[in-house]
Amino acid sequence: MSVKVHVERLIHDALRALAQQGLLPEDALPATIPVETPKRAEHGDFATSICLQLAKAARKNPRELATALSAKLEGAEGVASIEIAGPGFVNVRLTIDTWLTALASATREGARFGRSQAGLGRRVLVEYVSANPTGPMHVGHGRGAVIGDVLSNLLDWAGYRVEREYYENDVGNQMNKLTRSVLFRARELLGLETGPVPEDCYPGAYLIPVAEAARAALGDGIAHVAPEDEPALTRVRDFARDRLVGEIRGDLERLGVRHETWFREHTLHDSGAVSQAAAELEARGHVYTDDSGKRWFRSTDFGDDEDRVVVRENGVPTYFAADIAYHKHKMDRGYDCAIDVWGADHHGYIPRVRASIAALGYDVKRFEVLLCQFVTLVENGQPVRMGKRSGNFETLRDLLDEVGVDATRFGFVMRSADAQFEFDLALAKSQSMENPVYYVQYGHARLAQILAKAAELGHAPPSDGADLRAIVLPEELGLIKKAMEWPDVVRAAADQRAPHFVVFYLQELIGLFHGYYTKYKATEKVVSDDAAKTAARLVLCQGLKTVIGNGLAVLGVSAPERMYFTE
RNA sequence: GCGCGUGUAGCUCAGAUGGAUAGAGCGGCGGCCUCCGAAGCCGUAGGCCACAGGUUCGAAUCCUGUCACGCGCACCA
Repeated sequence: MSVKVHVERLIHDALRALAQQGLLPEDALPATIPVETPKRAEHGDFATSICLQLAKAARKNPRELATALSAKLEGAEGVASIEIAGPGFVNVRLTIDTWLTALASATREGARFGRSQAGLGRRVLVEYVSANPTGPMHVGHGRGAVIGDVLSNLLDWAGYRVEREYYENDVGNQMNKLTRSVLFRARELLGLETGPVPEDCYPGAYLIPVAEAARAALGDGIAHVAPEDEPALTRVRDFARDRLVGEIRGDLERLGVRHETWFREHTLHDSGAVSQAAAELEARGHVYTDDSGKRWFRSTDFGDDEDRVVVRENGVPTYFAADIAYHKHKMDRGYDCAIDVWGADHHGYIPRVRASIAALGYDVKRFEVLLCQFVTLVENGQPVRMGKRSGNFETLRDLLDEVGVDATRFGFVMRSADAQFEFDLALAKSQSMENPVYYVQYGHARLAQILAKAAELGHAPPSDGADLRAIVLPEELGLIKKAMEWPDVVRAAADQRAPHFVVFYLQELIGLFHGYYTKYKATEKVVSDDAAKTAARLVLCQGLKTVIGNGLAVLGVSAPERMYFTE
């Protein structure tokens, strides 16, 4: 249990006791007590404004409530002092021993420190990336991939059972377009085409090697496939799809992103799930047919702006029909929550999907969408276009080549998902502390080197039962308190679907450490002649390294033991 | 036109459930190495939190309206 959660419980219990005494109405107690870590140290280790909030319901003066609450908290486990401040804040200060004990226990937990059971093992499906298999991944996909991946890590840490899924849109016009494009490139390779790429084909040069491979695998005959030769078209289409999906997988692997399941849209068609879902929607009375024979889902009954076509005039289901089936499938698989990570350009699609889930009788609260706004690549303030001659998309691969995995991942989660922001290539490329990812990694390396140096001199952090009371400097206590927030950061970031919390937290924590280090490196070094101080400080360093390392692990960014750069 | 998102320091952005004197990084300016990593640190300047109303003990945060920017408004996926 984190220190903060401990305090939350103390306050909660105290309030319940007050309620039993009749000082407040029982039903006025909120499920979660607002407890914050004050910005100002004078306000204690923790502060709550609960008395201000309960005052009205209790028909009491907030300070009067605060007085009653503080009387209950006085002497509670770990509490050093309580004070009432301002209009009725209650500030809680804990004993130093409480903090030292927490540090010792965190250091023991090591790579598991920060994990909790808060999610109670509830099952969550996170679907992310889901780029169409018609070309390479671009930068926008990369952001969604990293955000989805880090969110999944956070949920896992917070005690949820997480599955990561990729939805392959391997059906529809785009696949036909892809097929046409590959066939065109194949003819081009054989000299049968010399003109520009037709309008109804993808222009990207990345399809030339695909066509070459297709020729090698399927023979030169593919240059002569007739538009109505379905079996041949299917062979080409499947080949191109597999090839492009393979490239996407390769890019994701390089980015450190892995999905447990790759869900293919066509399986929904093959199994009849699409028509089944449409039929069920119809059976429930939410579908009507118009004069031309189109079938419409009356999504307006569930909050959508307009009704949506589910089956076209020619009997072919729309993409949306498949998506209804897909989300129904997710619901039927029994997840407590299904989170879709989408690009912001798809936001208009949310109401209809939500409507379909509601219309099929599921609780819409089980469906969530995390939107990712676009990233603008800039270099020294100037917008960048990364695509080579091949086209105007900016590929993820180019970015990875340019700045590496760590800076790419860190850069994509350092801002809130629903804010557009500028990704500065020059900054991400620079191997300096101006680069936030290096700043954090450098801190980890510095801690590692201190511990290594200590080991060299024969000091190891005491593994158990160490007396940490040699830790007395205010900066050291501040570091402990900050480091002990890590489990709360994980929970908050998971609950709020806000991976960027982790980045900000790590920057703050390591910033405190750099300050501490510089201030005392001449006077109060970690490794000194004082055995008690040395031992205690090594535990502190070990604990900090653990937290930074765990944070970087959640982000999927490497945590180097050393970072010497040549020159 | 309608919907969603955004508007906070010169720049890029944080500010969870409304709370105490609005934060960080970069950039400016001024300082700190007889060093466990100066690739670091400290100090300082810089704000009508887009604008106008409202809600209440209290609003950057919630509500309404206005303006600006981005995205979307398919029988494409």
